[in-house]
Amino acid sequence: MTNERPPDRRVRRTKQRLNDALESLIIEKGYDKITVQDLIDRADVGRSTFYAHYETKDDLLISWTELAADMELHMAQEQTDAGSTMPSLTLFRHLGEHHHLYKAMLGGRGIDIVTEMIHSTLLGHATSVLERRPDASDQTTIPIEVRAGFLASSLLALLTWWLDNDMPYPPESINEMYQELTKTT
Amino acid sequence: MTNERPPDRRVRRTKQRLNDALESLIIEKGYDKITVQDLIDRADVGRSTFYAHYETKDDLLISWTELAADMELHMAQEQTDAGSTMPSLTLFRHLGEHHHLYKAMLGGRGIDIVTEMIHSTLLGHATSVLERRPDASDQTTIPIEVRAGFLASSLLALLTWWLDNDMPYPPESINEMYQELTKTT
DNA sequence: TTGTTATCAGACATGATGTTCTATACCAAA
DNA sequence: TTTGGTATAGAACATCATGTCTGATAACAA
Repeated sequence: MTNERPPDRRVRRTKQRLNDALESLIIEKGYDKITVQDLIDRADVGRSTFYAHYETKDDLLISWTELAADMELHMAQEQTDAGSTMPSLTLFRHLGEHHHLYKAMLGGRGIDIVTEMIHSTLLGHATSVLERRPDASDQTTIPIEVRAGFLASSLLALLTWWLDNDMPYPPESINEMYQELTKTT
Repeated sequence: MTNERPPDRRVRRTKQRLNDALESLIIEKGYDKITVQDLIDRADVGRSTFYAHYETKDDLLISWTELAADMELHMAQEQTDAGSTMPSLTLFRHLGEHHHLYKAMLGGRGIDIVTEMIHSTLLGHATSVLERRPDASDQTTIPIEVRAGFLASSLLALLTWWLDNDMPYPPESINEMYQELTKTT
C-alpha cells in the first residue's frame, strides 16, 4: 500500500546530480576521501538540500548502489544454469566492461559497503545452488555453509585481483582458472 | 649505521600506554570509530605528546601491528613444511587463541590496513612455496601468481568467516576443510 | 494563475584535528 | 647528588567538516 507518487522533477535532478558527483568522485579520489562538502560542490547543490534527501554519505552510496550494482548482479544470476555453479563468466565480463568503477569499488582501496553487498549476493547465490543439488555429499563432508562461503569468497577475491592487476587475462581465461581451482566444490 | 639508542623510559611508558589504549579501544568500539581524543583520554596522555610520536591514528596502528601481528605470523611460517602448503593449522590455532582481538581486526567491521598486511604475508608465503616446488605444471596451466593469490585469499576468507561465526568448529576441523577445498592447488 | 514545495544562501553550534607555546617533571650521565 | 637535556602536561589556537535551522526565492503540479 505504499502510495508511490512520482517524485518532483527538481528532486530527480538533485538526486541525479548527487549520484553523478558520487560516481565521478569515487573514481577520482576513492570513496573514503570524499566529504559531503566535495559532493555538494561537485553536484552544485545546497548544503541543506543534501541533508533533505540523505542523512550521511553512506546513505547516498547505498541508495545509489541499489540501483546500479544490485540490478546488474541479478542479471548475472540468469545465466547460472549453464553448467557451472557460479555466474562467474558473466561477472568477469560485466566487471571488465565497467572496470574503472569496479576497480575503485573493489580494489586495494575499495568500499567496504559495496564489497559486502556483492559478497552477500554471491553467497546467497552459492548457497541456493548448493542446496538444490543432486547431493554430492558422498564425496565430501564439508558443510554447505562452508562450501558456499568458500565459493563466494574465492570468486570475489579473484575478481578483485583481476581488476587490481588491470585484467591481465581475458574474461574467458580467468573464468576457466576459477572453475579449475574450485572444481573440488 | 642507524645509531640505535635505547629510548627514554618516559617514551617507553607513553608508547606502551598508547598501544594498550589502542588495543582495548579496538576491541571495544572498532578501529574506525576511534578518535585521537579517545586514545589520549584512555592512555591519559597529553595531546601534544601523542603528536610528538605519531602523525596520525594509522601511524600508531602500523607501528603497533609491526610488533604484534607480524611477529606472530613469522612464527607460523616455521611450521609450514609439515606436509601442507600453507601454515593454516598454526594460524587457526593462533587466531583462535586471540579471537577477541583478531575478530575485531578481520571480521565484518575490520581494519583494512591489518587485513592487507596479513594478506600480503600469506601471499608472499604461498608464492615462495609454490615457486620452490617439484613442479606440478603437468597437472595445471594456471600461473603461480593466480594460484598463490587463490590460496592466500581463500585462507584469509575462511579465517575471517571462522572468527565472525564464533569458531563453530575446532581449529583442526576447519583446517581439514581448507585443505580439502584447496587440494586442487 | 495559485498553492505547494524544493532549493538556496547563510548563519550557527559542535566536535575533531593538528600546531604551538611555556612551565614542569623526569631522566641519564657525570 | 647535582646538572644539563628532554619528554610531558596543559592550554590556547586556527582550521575544517558536520549537521541543523532560518527565511527568501524559484520551480513545480494542478
